[in-house]
Amino acid sequence: MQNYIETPVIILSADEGKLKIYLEKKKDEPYKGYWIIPSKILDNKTTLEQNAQMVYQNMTGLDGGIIFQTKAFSDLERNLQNRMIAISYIAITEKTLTDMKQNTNDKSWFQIDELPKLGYDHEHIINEVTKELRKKITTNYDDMLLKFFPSDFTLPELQNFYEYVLNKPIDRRNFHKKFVGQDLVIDTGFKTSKGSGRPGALYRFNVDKMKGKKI
Amino acid sequence: MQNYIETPVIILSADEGKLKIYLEKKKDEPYKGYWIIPSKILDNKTTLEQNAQMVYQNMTGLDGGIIFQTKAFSDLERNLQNRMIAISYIAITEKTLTDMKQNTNDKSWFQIDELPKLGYDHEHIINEVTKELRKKITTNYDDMLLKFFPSDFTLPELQNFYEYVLNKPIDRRNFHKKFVGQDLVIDTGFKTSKGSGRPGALYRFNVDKMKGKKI
DNA sequence: ACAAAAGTGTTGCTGTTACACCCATGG
DNA sequence: CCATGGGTGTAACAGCAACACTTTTGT
Repeated sequence: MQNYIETPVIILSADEGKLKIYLEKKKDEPYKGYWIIPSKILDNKTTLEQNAQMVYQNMTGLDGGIIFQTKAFSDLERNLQNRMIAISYIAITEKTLTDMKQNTNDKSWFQIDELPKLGYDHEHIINEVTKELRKKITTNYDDMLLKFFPSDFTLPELQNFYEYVLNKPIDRRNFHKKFVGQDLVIDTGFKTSKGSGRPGALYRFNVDKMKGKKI
Repeated sequence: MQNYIETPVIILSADEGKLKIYLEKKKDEPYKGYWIIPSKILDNKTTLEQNAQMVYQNMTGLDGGIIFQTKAFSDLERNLQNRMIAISYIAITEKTLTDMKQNTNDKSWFQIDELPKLGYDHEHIINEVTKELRKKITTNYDDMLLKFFPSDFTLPELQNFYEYVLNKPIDRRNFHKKFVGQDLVIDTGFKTSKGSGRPGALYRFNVDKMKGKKI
């Protein structure tokens, strides 16, 4: 009557307004050489949250990630060796791709719509969890969106992310007016300097004004 | 390294605009005589959803309840005999209190803010899950609101429920205008006949118009 | 000077809020 | 006929959608 439980942690980041996920390459059979969501089996002296934190710590080398519990997966065929229940977590990190340069042979960031070949049912898990994520962002506005954008983002960057979450195009000018006009963001005084065209102002959220807002 | 898993099912209903929960009384030790959320331990040939359905079936005698997975609970002290992980589910039924007359000695409906003495950590679970519920309803998560009000409700009744979910008072007249004016509800032609005062019209949701609406 | 990308203005529509007043029923 | 509770009206305001134009950079 007992079951194995694991806590896969979907590590996400909004980089240039695109949602990215941090995966590891499996070193042994089964699924050797496939990419997988980092995970760890739960023992009976550890809570789910602690277990998820350990996965995050082990993968990124960072303590105290912000993690949220999401869906549980219990299909009988999801692991052929043991009956394995997955209780998945989301961890959000800040623009990790460029800042941490953590891409190595066996750990790498992938754009969420350009996933590599994944082991087990992990592609299914990612799809389900990111579907959940969209819903969560639209409710937990402050709790989640702000974690993706702690500071120093441009409005076009934020807009890209919104368009991904809402899955529809947004008028650039109205978007700008909404956030600046309603004082939802604060100009940091700095500018981006990437590429051609006029540089964008770098903003951070006006946390108080964002409280209770719906995206 | 293995753990017991159970699936408590929080059976809910909006009766007269008040949120109610269906609980059972525990017949044996520990917590004999306390009220508890119906639950069942998972074996390793059953999915979580199937297990939750069985709990619902067993408690109500009805098949095919609408159930949603919510939070998992893993504190070490939540069950003192075995390490027990709870993966909780919400089931929504229609005005069950009056229709099903299912109140007996060991099964009963309770108003969510007038709970009896609960066993284990079940009060904590109910509090956490109903907190989740509010968030889920406000995003129209899988059209949850419509599950609570399949048909033949009055607007004051719906308003009560809204006020509970949003946790703030709403102007009666604006509420009425919003739903009737935007054709979010359809008048069934019937009236209530309870109590004093002018009888209210009975409505059902205009499902198409409600699609994607945020409450 | 030209392309590329960011910032600003105007107008109308839709939905919300804040109010006061009228209608249908039971005692 | 009056208390109780449901239904209707109106006016001001905020936020959103749909538009065209201007400014700042790199080449």
